Order: sequence, then C-alpha cells, then structure tokens
Amino acid sequence: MENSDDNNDEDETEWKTSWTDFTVAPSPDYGTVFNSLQTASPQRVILHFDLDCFYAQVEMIRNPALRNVPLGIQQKYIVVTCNYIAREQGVTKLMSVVDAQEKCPQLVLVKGEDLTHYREMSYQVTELLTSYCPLVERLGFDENYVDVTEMVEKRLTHCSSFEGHVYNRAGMETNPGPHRRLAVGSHIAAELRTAICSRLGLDGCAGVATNKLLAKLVSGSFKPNQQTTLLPQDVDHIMGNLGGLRRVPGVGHQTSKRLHALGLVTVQDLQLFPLAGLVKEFGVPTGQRLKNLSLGVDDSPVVPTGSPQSLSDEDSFKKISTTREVVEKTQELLTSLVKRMQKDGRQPRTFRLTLRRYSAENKWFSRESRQCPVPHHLGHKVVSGSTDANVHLVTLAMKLFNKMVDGGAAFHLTLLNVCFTNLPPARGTSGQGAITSFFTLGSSPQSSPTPSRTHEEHPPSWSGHLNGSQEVENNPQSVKTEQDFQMKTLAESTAGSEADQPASAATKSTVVSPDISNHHGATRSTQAPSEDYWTTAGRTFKLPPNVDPDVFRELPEDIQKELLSPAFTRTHPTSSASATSQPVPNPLPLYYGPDRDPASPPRDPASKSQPPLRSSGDSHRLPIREGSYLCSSDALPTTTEVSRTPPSRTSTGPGEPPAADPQRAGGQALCSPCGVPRHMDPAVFSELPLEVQRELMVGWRQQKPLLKAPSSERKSSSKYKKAVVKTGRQNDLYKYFKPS
DNA sequence: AAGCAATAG
DNA sequence: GGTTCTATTGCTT
Repeated sequence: MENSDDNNDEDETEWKTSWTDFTVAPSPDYGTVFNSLQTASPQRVILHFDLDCFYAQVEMIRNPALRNVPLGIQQKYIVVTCNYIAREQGVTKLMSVVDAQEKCPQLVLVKGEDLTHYREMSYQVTELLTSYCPLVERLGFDENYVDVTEMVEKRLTHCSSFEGHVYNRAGMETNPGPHRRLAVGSHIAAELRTAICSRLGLDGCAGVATNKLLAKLVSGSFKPNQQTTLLPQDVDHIMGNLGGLRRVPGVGHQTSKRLHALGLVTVQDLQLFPLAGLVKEFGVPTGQRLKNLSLGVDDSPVVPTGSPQSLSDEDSFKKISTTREVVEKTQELLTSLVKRMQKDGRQPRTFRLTLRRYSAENKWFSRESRQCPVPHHLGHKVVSGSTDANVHLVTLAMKLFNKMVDGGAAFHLTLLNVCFTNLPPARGTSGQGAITSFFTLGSSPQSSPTPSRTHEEHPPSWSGHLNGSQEVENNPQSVKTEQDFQMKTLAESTAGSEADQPASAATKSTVVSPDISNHHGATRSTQAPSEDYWTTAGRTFKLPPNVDPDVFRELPEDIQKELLSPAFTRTHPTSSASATSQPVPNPLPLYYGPDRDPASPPRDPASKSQPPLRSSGDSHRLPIREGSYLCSSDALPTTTEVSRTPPSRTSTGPGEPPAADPQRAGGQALCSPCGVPRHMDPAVFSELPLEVQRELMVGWRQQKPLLKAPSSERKSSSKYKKAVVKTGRQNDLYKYFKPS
C-alpha cells in the first residue's frame, strides 16, 4: 500500500539534460475529454495524497489503545503494514509474521484480511476530497490524485508563499513568483490534509506538481505526514534520483525486465535511449509513454473514479482439493460479497470466478477465471437482499468452476475469488464524480450508511493552524469527539456484518494464528438426520433422494435452509420479479441438474462422505455424461432476447438455430423429443411460467463438458444462465452432492 | 464479451 | 520477486 522504500536521497550526481529526442506528444485521446481545462491551460496543478500506513491508522482509530504500541496488520502469515512504532523496531511491510515477531517481540498484531473498515474509511477520504474538488482519482485504498487546476485559478489573486516543503529547495527562500499556481496548490494541499485529519483523524503526505507522475513521486519526499511541492526546474533532479527504472510509476516488473534486456537500468538510460528503439520493442503508445515517464512528462488526466467498477472478495489458503470445500468457500465469499453489492445498490451484470492452482515448479502464479452474465432476476435478488440469491450464485459459481477444474481429477487450489463486474452507472449521480456518496447511491433507501456529513463548503480562509503543515501532528484528542462520531456511524453501517468479532480488536490482536481456515460451520446443525429425513424446527423434511444426509449435515446452514425452504416443498411466491407465483409441484422430484442424471455416481471422488456409487472411472464413468447435454454451448447466443414460443414448447435461444435444440437434445438420451430432459415431466414443464421455461431451457442447453472431454476443450460461448426458479435451484444444487 | 497480463497499493 | 486482498486498464480472441 503505502510507498515505503524510502531512502534514496543520496546521489545528487547527475541530472544532465542531454537527451536528444524530447518527444512529448500528448496523446490526443487523453485530456480534453474529462478536463476541458487542459486544452485551454496545459499547466495543471495536481495533488497526490498518500495516507501514512493506512491500515494501521484505521486500526488505531478503531482502538485508540493501539496508538502507543508497535502495531502490525496481519493478513494470513504476512504483516502487510505496521505503524511507525513498529517500524522503528525493524518491522517492515510485507514481512512474515515470524520475522516481524523476532524483530519486535511486543508487536501487537491485528488481523486485516477483512478489508471492510479500510475500504469504508478509504472512500470517506475520497469523498471528502471530492467535496472540495470533483476531480479525484483513487489509486488503491490509500492514495488519491486531485486535479485542482480550476481551484487554483480561482484563488490565484494573490499568493506569496508555499505551504510545506519545496523539493530540493531546503532552506532556500523560494519566491512563488513564477510558480504562484503551484504555491496555491500547496495551500490547497495543506487545507485538504487538515480536513482529512480533523474530520477523519488520518495523517498523510501530499505532493504538489504539474502532473500525476510528478505529484506522486514528490509526495513521499518527506514522511510521514508532510507535503512537498515540486517546481518545474527540479523535474530532472527528481527523475534522475529515482535510481532504478522500477521506481518509475507505470514501469512494473515485466516492463523493467524488458527494458533491462535493452540494456537500460537507470532512468537516465531510458531518457537517453532513442525513441525508435522503444517503439520497436513496445509499440508506439507504450514506447512513447515510457520515454515520457522517464522525463517526468505525464499528460494523463485525473479521471474521477466514482463508484467502483467491480466488487470482489477473495481468500487464499494452503490447499483446497475437494469440490465440497470449494462450495463452502465460495459460499462464504459470496455471503460477504453479496452484502457489499447490496449496499452498493447497483445490479451486477456479470459474475466472475477466479482461482489459483498450486503448481510446484511453475511459480508463475497464474490466475484463471471464468465469467458469465448474471441473469437479471438474479441480479435483482442480489441487490434486493433476497435470501436465496446466495444459493443461485453458488450454483452459478460452480458452473464456472467446472469449466476450469475437472472435479474428477485431483486438483489443488490456493485461492478463490468471486467478483461482480459490469455494474450499471450509479443512480442519482451523473455516472461518476458527482457529489453524492460513493457507497450508496442505491436503490435501497434504508441502506444509507454514508455518514454524508453536511460538511459545508470550507471557506478558503481555513486560517489558523495550518501555516505549518508539520504541526498537523497527531492531536488525537482535539479530533476525538468528531472521530468518535464517525466511528460510531461507521460501526452502525457495518453492524451485523459477518466475519469476525466486533469490537475486541485488542483481544485478537495478539493472536497470531497462521492457520487459514475459520471453519464456521461444522458444528452448526447437530441434529442427526435419520436416514433421508431431516428434522429441524420441529418439522421433518425428506431429504432429496440424491442428498447424502452426511453431506447435508456438513453443509453451510444457508444451503441447508435453502434445501428445506418452503419453496422446496410448497408453492411460495418468491418476493420479486418474474417469478410469477406459479405453483410448483409439491415434493419436487424433478432433477434437472443440468448435466447430472439422478442416478449418476458422485462426481467428486474426493468427497468422502459419499461412499455409495463411487465410480472410479474417468471420463466415461458416467452413464450419461455432461457431454450428452452439451448441446453445445458454443451455439448459444450471448444475448438474451428470446423469440417467442408456445408455452409448451421450448423457447429457442436467440440466434439459436431454431431446429437445433430438439435435434441435439433428441440426440441425447436425456432429452425428450421436445427438448425437455426426460427426468422432467413435460406436463409439469408446460405449466411453468413461460419465462421460467425459457430459463430452464437455457440452463439445460448451455451445459458444457468438463475439461476432461478432449474435444471441445476451449472456448465455447458463455451465458450460463441457469434455471432460476424455485423448482430449479435445489436441483441445481444436487450436482454438488451427487455430481454426475 | 471473455480471459488474461500487467500494474498498482 | 514473493507474501495479501483488492482494483483498473489494455491486449487478444
């Protein structure tokens, strides 16, 4: 997070300005679009804000007792960041817990895997900045760029000094004369830092310069909690002193390797290297951009970030190797993700599952992902807080999972990630940047956790104590009351959030358990099921024939409930949308787990709790394989429009070759002539609402073979719309219990 | 539109 | 360069 890696304040040596081709060609596509000012006045004033050890600060606010101790934030077995007390004792960022404790035995550790509090505080900072100036771009959770060019214009009238440091001008009396705009910028930066401190209780650094690159580079010149302005005449100096190319923002590991291969190791090297050579290696846009970066030239605009474009939750672990673990972990991740999505209020349009496989040699730790559209009614369920959204999403996730992993073969995962993307523009705001909250622009009226303080316009005369940015020190008490208020609001907004123990950060703080799982479930449902029955809340349910009671007992409560929910046994108008309360046949024997036959053996050989019917066979062990269904998802269109079809008929997918499905379906043993799987009573099917039928058909058709199937290995369209009706869901779940 | 690489904190 | 848990952009298909 924070840019540490400080200290390279030596080599004052060279900053020869001897490059040859100074090719600063502002890309035409940049600027001007978001920032019309840019065309008019190329001289921008950009601020960069960087909060000091952000996670640690947040924890110290949550628990002030932590202020005086060496504090580290632990994620898994890593101390991802720490406060300055811990740093003094040798703890650094991303140090292993063991090493950190060796360095600092009294180190207090707070678990930080749950980013909720950090994320919320982070957005409060962005919001606060946005309330002063609309052009705010986030960079991670703890950094923000602000384009204050316009603000500067308005204040330009008179200004005679700088706030804070001026880069490379220590002790020198600097006359703002030619740099009045930057000087005004420095005052604004000080003002904003003061606001962040007084309103949110957070310290941080700021950089003031004429572009994002320089503002970022200069902001770390004096740490912590100070600010620095870079004058144009010192651009060469700051660039020249960067040291390795890796230090140039925008030059990552891969790029620096390629540059190194060209013989370039210092920023100077890059500055002096012919543009043509760079273009040859990287192409025109990247080549030019790299060259410009080396020169401190950056015309990229500050793009207002607005609300996030994706929400994701992930967890890493030593090993997951059974599909049941995958289901449980996915469920856990989704539970939290869905809550976040709900708060956000936007309806997600695509869903993605990504994973990381363990591979001994190939440490090229690659992530693989599969994504698919979120059926609109499911998206609606998500945002409307429907309790069964989760089950449907797990099902969806498992379909994606099956596209990547052959559950029949051994696998070893070390990470799972669930993600909602393709979010519609935030409501109530003009896409982005607008005045309103970043969290909740939501449709949900109740959920407005945004403390949206009325925080009036700060008069330019912020006066008083900020004529010395250094003195914006930790004055916890002075901001205490306001802080407390903030935190309270925040706590309320997140109350009932899953995860861990609420307030007792201190108690768990010293705990260092490098283990990974926090197995919730296991002990939950303790009732012993008798055979195929399950008794809960005084009622006895018959378990679906394919559900092993032992497996069932171990399932997350959510899924259990879902399986036993009224919707399962009786008609139950689901709250919303299209689910036009069409009665559903009672005990629901239908099995249309898209690719599973009820009689099929379990699919997950690793699942010990399914002793019966272990077919050890491989790809052909299934009497009726997914392959049979595959009614080639490839042929499926990606749009959702549906040509109308008679009720009892299967609706054909949109662009689908009309005659195709019955054909293909008919070719499969599983499908009745009309395209309905044979385990589904056509009469029942025809009575379902049209839309439901359509969903089912899509679900049936879109199934794809496992990777095992040698032929149709790659590609395939997507659109794993799945059956979403009440009749559908527990059937879909079957396959995780008794997979094909 | 999907999947991945690269970059970032 | 690899740890964690995100998030964005751009390339390729």
